[in-house]
Amino acid sequence: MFTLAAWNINSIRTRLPLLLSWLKERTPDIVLLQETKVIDDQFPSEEIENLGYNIAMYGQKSYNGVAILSKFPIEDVTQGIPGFEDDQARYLEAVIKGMRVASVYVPNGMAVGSDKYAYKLDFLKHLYLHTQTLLTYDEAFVMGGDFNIAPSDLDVYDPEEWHEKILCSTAEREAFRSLLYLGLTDALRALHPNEKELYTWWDYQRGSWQNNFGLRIDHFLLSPQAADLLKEVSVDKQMRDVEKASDHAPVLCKLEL
DNA sequence: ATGGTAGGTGCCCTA
Repeated sequence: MFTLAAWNINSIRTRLPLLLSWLKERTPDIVLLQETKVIDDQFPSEEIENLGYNIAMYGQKSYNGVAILSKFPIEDVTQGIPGFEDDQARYLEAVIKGMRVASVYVPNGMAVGSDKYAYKLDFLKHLYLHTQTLLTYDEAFVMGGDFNIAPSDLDVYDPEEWHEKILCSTAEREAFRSLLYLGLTDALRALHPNEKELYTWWDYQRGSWQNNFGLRIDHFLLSPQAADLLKEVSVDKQMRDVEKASDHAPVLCKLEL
């Protein structure tokens, strides 16, 4: 069994002790991180390498930043979505054990109709175009991370409150669905089709964790060749319950490799 | 209608 994880860690420097203990406990083979919030020179590589991981990173100052940790050699690293001019570090792709993996941090979008919302939709359009190209390779491909989209009302604790709000608007959901229509499988939903309260993010505000005010916005999307290998997928909710938790819980995805 | 919390930065921005 081969375990992948996707986790918006919300600052890898603040969360480093938690990350290290979690890596020791869960021993994932590959970890796709988002919101590392650190430039590459200041990435805490040594502590992570000491646990047997190789690292690919694409960071920037203060915001965003993505990384891939892997127990196996990392090849063919691509920073940014090919063909998309972007000054924000939100996409990192590599090949590990013959499987293509990507760590994705889709823009939040702030509010429907804002400039940031337009940027989010533009990012998603280019993610779509690039995914279309990748799928012509007919290989196992896994894209995981923080998509900042709750695909359906089942993924939202209070659909009425969130109706047409950011993370839930029709245009965002359509963009997400277009990715699936290309042939990708939403791993969590595929194995838990009707499960309620299957959330990955709880706001720091309003006691959202304590009240279970959650949304499912972190996803694993699998190419057909990867979906054929899918065995288990779960949300590591324990990590949202600890001291100094990220506002996102990791998603764990097990493949028969 | 507003504010609540968290992280990084530098006298606010992003989420």
